Amino acid sequence: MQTDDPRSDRTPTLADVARLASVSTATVSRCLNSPDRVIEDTRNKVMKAVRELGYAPNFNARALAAKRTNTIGAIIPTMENAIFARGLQAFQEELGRNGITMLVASSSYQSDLEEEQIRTLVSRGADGLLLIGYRRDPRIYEFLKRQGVPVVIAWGYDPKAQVPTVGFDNFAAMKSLAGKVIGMGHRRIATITASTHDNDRASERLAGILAAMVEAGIPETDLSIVETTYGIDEGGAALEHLMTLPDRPSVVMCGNDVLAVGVIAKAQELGLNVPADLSVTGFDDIEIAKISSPPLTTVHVPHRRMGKEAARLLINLVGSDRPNGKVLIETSLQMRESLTEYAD
Amino acid sequence: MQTDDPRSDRTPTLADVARLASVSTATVSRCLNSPDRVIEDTRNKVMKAVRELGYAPNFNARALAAKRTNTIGAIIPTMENAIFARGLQAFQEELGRNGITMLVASSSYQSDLEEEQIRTLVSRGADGLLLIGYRRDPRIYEFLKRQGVPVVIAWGYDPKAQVPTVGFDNFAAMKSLAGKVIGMGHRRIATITASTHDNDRASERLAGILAAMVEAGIPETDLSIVETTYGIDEGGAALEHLMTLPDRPSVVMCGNDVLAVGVIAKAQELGLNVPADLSVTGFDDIEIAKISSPPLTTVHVPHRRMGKEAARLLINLVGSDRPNGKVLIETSLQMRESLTEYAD
DNA sequence: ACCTGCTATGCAAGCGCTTACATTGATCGG
DNA sequence: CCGATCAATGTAAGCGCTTGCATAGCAGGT
Repeated sequence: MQTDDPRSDRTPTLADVARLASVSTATVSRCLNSPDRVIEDTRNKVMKAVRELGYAPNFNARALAAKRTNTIGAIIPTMENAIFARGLQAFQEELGRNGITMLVASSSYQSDLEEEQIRTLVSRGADGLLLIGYRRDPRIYEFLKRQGVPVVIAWGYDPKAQVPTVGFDNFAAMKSLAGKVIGMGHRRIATITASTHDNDRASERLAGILAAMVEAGIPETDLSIVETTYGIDEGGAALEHLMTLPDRPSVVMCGNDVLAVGVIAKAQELGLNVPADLSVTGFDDIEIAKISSPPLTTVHVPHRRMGKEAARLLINLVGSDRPNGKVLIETSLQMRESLTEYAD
Repeated sequence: MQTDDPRSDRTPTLADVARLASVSTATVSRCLNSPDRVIEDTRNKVMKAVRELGYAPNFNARALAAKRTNTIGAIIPTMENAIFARGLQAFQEELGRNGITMLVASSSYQSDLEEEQIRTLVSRGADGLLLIGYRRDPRIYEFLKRQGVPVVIAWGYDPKAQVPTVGFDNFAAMKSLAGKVIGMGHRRIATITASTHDNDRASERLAGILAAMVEAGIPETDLSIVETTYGIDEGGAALEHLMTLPDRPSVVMCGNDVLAVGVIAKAQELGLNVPADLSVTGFDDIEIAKISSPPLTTVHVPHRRMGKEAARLLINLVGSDRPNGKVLIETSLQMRESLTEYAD
């Protein structure tokens, strides 16, 4: 024996609300989406029914019918450390101000996983996507173009790339820091970096160091390079390795602040004084850079501004078919005590 | 003039694939969802068509028709610091192993925002939800029950609560640490905590300190309490305030490691030696606790294990209508150099 | 040769919404 | 007082899938 009692355990639908308010489903829908297209009396009646039933619209049905979701997706390499947190927060805030929801996924720095996440987010109906760094299989960009999903790239900047971008020049920033390091007399330089294989930020930062060395007449081969994954402990381990080398570095330039902080901790553990025995630099200027002891010399990246700009660009891109848009974010050197003049 | 060319710019649908493979949409659907229910020849034909068209299923349509999403949602108070990152990562990994996607939202420690996020995730069809802490408007639990969406609470543990939980005893953990602090001779104790209003973890930790004091015969009123928001700088600011007090504390027990690290940095800035002039403790044992200098005495929480157990419980709950399930995670004291005997 | 019991596939009815279009009834100028 | 205009609402056709049920074809037992 079936019952049509709307108070059954089935979760209420638009039709239930419509029935209870004695209007059509179209009217209920309009009440919810464009209230001003419905006269006040009716609206009140409908809203009462909504409350009475505890009705909540089914997002999937809505997305299916309306072909947009007011949702944009963001895929970041990791949530485990703070590198992306602040920028993403700002990104989300700006989206929120525009009534858009953010969906995050993290790819663990694996490009195949990232590709999967992209497909997932697209098939979930994301109206747009935020991705980190521009280097990825061109088929992905084609796929996104086919699907009509706009993308914005952040954290990197390739003037040649044909994709909307809000980022900074990793190469120039690191080159500038390296120039400073060299200017302070350091010659035995080491770097600890993330895998440069499919991480454009890492490889450009590395290239920046090399460029500064070449400019100063130091042979490229003098740079000791350790590739590892981002993480405090990984930074420490990398330093231990460097310290077994015949020609110990006087400075370690790290690919990011997380590694750098790990290096400082490990150096102290090994009885080295930072910066007297070993200078250390980072990249990003996240919170721990300031509170590390000694405080970390690093490249300051205005993450919040970047996140906000990225959101704006993406919002403009959705709907419009403007082909492009590029914002270059300026970075700056943040000199603190972890880097000092080289004293022989 | 319309065209039926499937290579039009419209993104391909199941029907396009079916047409190209000369089968019905039902068969295509089966190929994708239960390949073994379709004979190999047909399957190959279909898969070829899928590739040829670059077909990707529409998640919303699928969710609408199938009434499940293989998605679970997690709402955490913040992504800005590392407190939840590790646990969430483990949670996600375990879900991934079971073919389930995680959706995250962050509530910025605001219960109204959290409520909104809950509704959002539910209306998006999340099959289950992970929430942090148990204290919230009972209407929310009712709503979730009505919608038939199972919930697991993590990071907190209320033996009386009727909700599935995977958490630890914040009260007991902090009481134990406070007992240790008192045992080391400290009497002028201060605490810096998150707002205890609708944060059960914070208020239980605070209660733990008070209980230990009472047990040791120290009047509760001797505890200086500063409420602030979680953040490194906020910790520092809170310490500055404490230091203006007539009776300066000999130890600051912080509600979490982030605050504690901020306190240590600020103390050093103020010319205080930690721990000689001021002892500091944290809570969580996240990465920075270990690399802070001095390293931080704190409560170790096995976040990864908690995340994994939470995922398992949630997976079991989805589908089954088992009413409950509770896992208590054990914490331990992690003694490091930031806490030392009180020397008058 | 016929029936039974499979298995592989097709048919078609929704899932819960949005929205183009149709309908209705009021308002108003002439 | 009539038709044009317009605002408010209703009608119903999808959106792109899944899935219960119907069908067809085939192997094997009798």
